[in-house]
Amino acid sequence: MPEGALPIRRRFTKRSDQVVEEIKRLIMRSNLQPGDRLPQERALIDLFGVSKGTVREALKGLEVEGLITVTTGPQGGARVAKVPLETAVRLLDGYFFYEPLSVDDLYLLRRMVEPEMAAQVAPLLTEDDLVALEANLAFCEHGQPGPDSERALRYAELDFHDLLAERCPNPLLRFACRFLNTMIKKGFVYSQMLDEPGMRERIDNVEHMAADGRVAHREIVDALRARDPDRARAAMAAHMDQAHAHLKRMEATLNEGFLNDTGR
Amino acid sequence: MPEGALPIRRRFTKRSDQVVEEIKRLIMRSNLQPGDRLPQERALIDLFGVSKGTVREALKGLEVEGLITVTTGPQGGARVAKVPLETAVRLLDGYFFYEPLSVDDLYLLRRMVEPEMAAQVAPLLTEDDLVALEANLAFCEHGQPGPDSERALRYAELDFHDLLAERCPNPLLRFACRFLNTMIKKGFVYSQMLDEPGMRERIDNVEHMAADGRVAHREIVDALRARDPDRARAAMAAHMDQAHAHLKRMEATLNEGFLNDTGR
DNA sequence: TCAAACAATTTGTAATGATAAATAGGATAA
DNA sequence: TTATCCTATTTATCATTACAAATTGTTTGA
Repeated sequence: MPEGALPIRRRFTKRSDQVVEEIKRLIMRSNLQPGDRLPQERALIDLFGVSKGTVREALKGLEVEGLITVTTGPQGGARVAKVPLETAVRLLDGYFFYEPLSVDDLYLLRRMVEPEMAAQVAPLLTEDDLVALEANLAFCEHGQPGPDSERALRYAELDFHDLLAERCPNPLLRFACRFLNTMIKKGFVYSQMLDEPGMRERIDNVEHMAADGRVAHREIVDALRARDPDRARAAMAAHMDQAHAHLKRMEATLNEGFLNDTGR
Repeated sequence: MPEGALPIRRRFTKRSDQVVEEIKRLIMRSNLQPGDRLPQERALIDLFGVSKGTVREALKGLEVEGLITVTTGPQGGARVAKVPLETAVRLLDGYFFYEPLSVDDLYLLRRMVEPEMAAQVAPLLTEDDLVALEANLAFCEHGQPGPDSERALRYAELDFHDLLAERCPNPLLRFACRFLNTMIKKGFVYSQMLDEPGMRERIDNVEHMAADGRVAHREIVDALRARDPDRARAAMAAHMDQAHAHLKRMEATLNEGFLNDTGR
């Protein structure tokens, strides 16, 4: 058995980490639900017999993980929370900081999950959902490429996909789609592609991609309105292939500056 | 009285969170690489003009995110770290605590990523890799279902997939595979399926699944040894469909007790 | 030479207390 | 009635000091 090769470091556990584990156990034992209060700071100090600073470090750790929220004021204190998707995305984001992703890397996954997601939501969308999609489409179609609205349009195009993913019944698929959307969005944020005037060719590329995207989104909405999963899947697959080809041609440096997002 | 609604407060930013952002910026500005030292505690206190507790909270947050490690002693202190995959998995795990995953949910994704992963690694595996796979296979084939070795066998079967994923050149695909493997593994850990004697039928199911798994793994290794991506993809796809069917029949409660993993 | 003891460095924990800030809910005034 | 202010509660931050614990490097001793 490959037993050795264990890092000898960290053979002791910090007090604050022990407290973190204790609190997690407490949450499980008491079967606390999101919104339920934890004992207050003072009580935790007495309960675990540790100092104020240690408790605060532990709470900070849990807060960063998204497992609790801490508020001031009456009825304040630490509460169990359902980890927000944004937090999960941010945490996962850190993992890919020193593990840069290419357009190919991202779209290999996106090509898998988005068509399936589209097919799954097709029978589930409400009229309100479809209206929201139409509104998004209208915004993308009539938006003028102005000074700073270029970025807003790129964002809106990805919001289209977020709107769909939001309705996906499979939590894993939903998360995967939204995470990938975020990563692509960040690619646009930190790429200089949209900022500097750049070459004529590059602008044409963006314009071309946007035009194709609008047509594709239209076809997807049509398929969804027809409640046709297979058609939606096919339309989304074609859209992904096209977007992949466009982005690959530009190959913006997609993985930079994750550290700037202030999270929540 | 926001009933059930999560507190959306936090319209102010805490000092410790500001310090977290400052340190992240510092890492970027200075272009620090994994292993590089951050200023020590005392220096950070002076640099940002905050108290010791606040700095320690900030460092704790970064530590939980996996972005730094902190050690005592000379040459100790905070160092930039590459987020370990295990940490990323653990953090993402928390997100799915109140968002339980079914066998169907997991295998929808697994069915997508594993075959593609197998195809990608087919041309890349070294002889050592293949030897490791053979060893794993031998362990699974000759292992006797003993008192506690039942779980060990289940683990080993998933290790087979981890061995492959480890060689995947696409970081995103690699992470997805390993995350899913971990989630499945946790399903076994906390399910009572393997602990209690249970019904004869249930044991037969497990035995049947294991037998099918061994055959499937053998076919996959053969395809990999032949350096045949398409054959590997097909073999893995068949394996996934079969495993899915088996597990669905058992439908162990897969999402419980995530809080028990002590992380690192 | 080699191992054990020691010293220096740096974070970890503790204890205590004071002030600031945010919130909910009640009291007050227009 | 409505808007505003007040106040109690509770966390957030700050400050300071002391000692404990882990690690590394050095010195000593056999």
